[in-house]
Amino acid sequence: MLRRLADSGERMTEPREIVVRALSAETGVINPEALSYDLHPRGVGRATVYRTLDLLERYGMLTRVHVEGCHGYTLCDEGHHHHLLCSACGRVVPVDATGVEAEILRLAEQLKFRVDTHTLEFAGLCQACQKKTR
Amino acid sequence: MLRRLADSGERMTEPREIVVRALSAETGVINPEALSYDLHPRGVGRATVYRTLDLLERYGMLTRVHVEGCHGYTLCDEGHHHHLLCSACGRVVPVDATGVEAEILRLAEQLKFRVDTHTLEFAGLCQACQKKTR
DNA sequence: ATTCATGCAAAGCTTTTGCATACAC
DNA sequence: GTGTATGCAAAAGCTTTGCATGAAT
Repeated sequence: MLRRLADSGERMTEPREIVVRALSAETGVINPEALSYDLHPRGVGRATVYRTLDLLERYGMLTRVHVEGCHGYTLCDEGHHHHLLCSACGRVVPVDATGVEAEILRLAEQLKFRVDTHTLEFAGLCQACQKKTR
Repeated sequence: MLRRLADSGERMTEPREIVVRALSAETGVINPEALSYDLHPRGVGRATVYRTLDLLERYGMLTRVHVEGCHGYTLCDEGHHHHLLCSACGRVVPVDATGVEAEILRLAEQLKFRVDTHTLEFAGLCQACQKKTR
């Protein structure tokens, strides 16, 4: 992740490194405000956190998610995929949804709508949390 | 829409009626702040607009959409469906979702993830705007 | 008569911006 | 040395809330 930034010609600053390392440790949805709060004692300003998240999103390493108050990000390193968000443990499970997408594109074509981007997210319970609840 | 509110036992107040009528005239994404601004001269307060949108969403007559700054609603009167949002004219085109739905269920079952809700939106150009651009 | 919705203004929360300083290249 | 990123604080958005008033049932 750091390497990718460097390779893209971005400056490798300490704050950026701190942010990226904190993100890597995260398994669930990333809340910018909470992250700022966590990183502030380490000398990283709020604005820098927001700016870095923005940067990573532009490079496609992060995606915005819209569940739970509409203000989060999640890691997004592999190819194109979507996310299952567990509402109990907060975990984010990447999922290949090509079947769903194909269906959509078929519909769009039928309606002569040119689809540029799309958003597809699921919320529910992961396998582990289903067991706990039962 | 008004009838549905009344049938649900909600009070039929003038501000609510004004909001609902304004919504019906809308073909695109509804921006709460802009709507408040429009309706303020007619004596409807900001808070009432937000509260009414919230109310309508709870009854499923409105859905939140997440494109363009992540803060909008769109009309949602028919059965279950999704939306194609035209980024040029702002129009919202509903799309029947039964095929997509089946795909989603299949996927969830395969992953043993219990899907409670999902978000699926598309942004692009509607047929009319594609022609204009060309 | 009661209860619920309203408008206003203020507060809350999240995100962005201006600017001088410090750091990476 | 130059140009960009940073931290801070302030500003800007958007949404919610407290409260007294007014309207609907």
